[in-house]
Amino acid sequence: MHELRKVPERKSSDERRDEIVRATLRVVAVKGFAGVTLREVATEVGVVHGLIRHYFSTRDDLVAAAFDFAVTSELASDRAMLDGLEPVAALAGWLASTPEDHYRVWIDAWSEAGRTPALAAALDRHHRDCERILTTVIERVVDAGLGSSANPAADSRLLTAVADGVAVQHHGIAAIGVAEANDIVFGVAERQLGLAPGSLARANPVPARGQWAEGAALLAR
Amino acid sequence: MHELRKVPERKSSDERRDEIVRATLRVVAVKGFAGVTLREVATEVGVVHGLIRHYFSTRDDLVAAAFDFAVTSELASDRAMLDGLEPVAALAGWLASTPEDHYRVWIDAWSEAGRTPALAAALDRHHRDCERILTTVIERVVDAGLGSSANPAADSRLLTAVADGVAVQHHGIAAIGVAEANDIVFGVAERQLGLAPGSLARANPVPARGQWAEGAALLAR
DNA sequence: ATTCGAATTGTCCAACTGGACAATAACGCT
DNA sequence: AGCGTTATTGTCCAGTTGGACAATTCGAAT
Repeated sequence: MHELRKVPERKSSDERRDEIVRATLRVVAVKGFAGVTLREVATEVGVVHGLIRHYFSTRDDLVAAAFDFAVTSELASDRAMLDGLEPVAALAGWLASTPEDHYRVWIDAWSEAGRTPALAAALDRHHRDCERILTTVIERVVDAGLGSSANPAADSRLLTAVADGVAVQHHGIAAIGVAEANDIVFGVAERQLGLAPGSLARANPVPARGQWAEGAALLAR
Repeated sequence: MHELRKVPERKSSDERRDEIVRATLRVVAVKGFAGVTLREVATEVGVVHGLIRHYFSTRDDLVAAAFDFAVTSELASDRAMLDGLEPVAALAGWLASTPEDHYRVWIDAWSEAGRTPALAAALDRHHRDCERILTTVIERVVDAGLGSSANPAADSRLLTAVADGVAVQHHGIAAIGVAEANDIVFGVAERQLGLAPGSLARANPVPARGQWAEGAALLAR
């Protein structure tokens, strides 16, 4: 019965762990955090569900690790992008960077955080990361004399809220398109930081809609 | 064995249906839409899970009906409140009205909408309702000569986004308190509509934090 | 070559799920 | 009083879930 064996494709611990986390994110993208199942993740990886438990002692551990990985890698690539841009372009790039798959994860996390303490902790941490990044970008704009802010941290918090709310209208509900979404966020930012109307749209390094599709696919893969 | 019978507490169809929907909302508040179980709802009501199926042919029907009921009754009571207020007070009241239990339902709905078409439809419908209500409130402020708006519908969309984003920071993540949440939303609205700074906070008919606890409890009951 | 630890499998389990359904009990109508 | 409707119950089912665990199989160090 067991004469014909399937080769086990044995991999190193780190490789396999990574593979599992990425597979989990693919499941999350379709079914949400609450819909993550050990068996489905295992099938996605091509292993038995018992193996998942070898790497993550608990289902919640797996879910939290997946969210952490998604945001950590997202923010790392964002930071790299911002470093190579002029202050105003960086501001526009940050405020406009809202690829679909990424934001679905965030919206799901907001929803699940109330029931999963580990997720809530990671969410809190990464949210503050986002606010700090935007604060730095604002300070760069101010330091370059291109805009003004009485309180960069407060303005960062404000603009983060606007960006999140707009993302909900764009991704969660299909109430607005990407162009309108950018219009709103850019408009508030320009008024708040004393930038010329339209300057952010002109400086936006992500002009064409759909350009981020590759980035999203990269994360999903 | 069946000698001692429990009285079945028979109720009219409408009463029972209502009871089930409210019980479902209580479950949603704790476990989210994805966590709604026929058996748990039945236990909450005090009946057998087969009875739920007598009223709702499918689990998804039940969930969609629950969301629809929650938002419909919420908006009805909000409309009633707004009608009794001065324009600026109505604006402040609408922008500040973010009781916890209500927003948890919204955040959950944003997350679930991608997987439940019925929810997505209801969400879209009620979102537009919210925008229309705020548009009307803005027009009242403008008509009374207390503020200005070049495009009330666009401003409504903008302020709705801000309110949602702030609600996420307040309820989803515990990043800010209710005072700070109101500060942000009021600030943007005052700047956007040309109101004097602080005028919305002064006009806010919901001054004390926690005042809405009763309202939330009313909905949950 | 042998040993040892880790990766991987297959199988088991108790709990829970949504749904189907026949049986019962109360109600309203005539 | 009789009757039909319907609210309500209890029970069944097949499927899925997270977790536990012993049994293998490989790789690397000795």
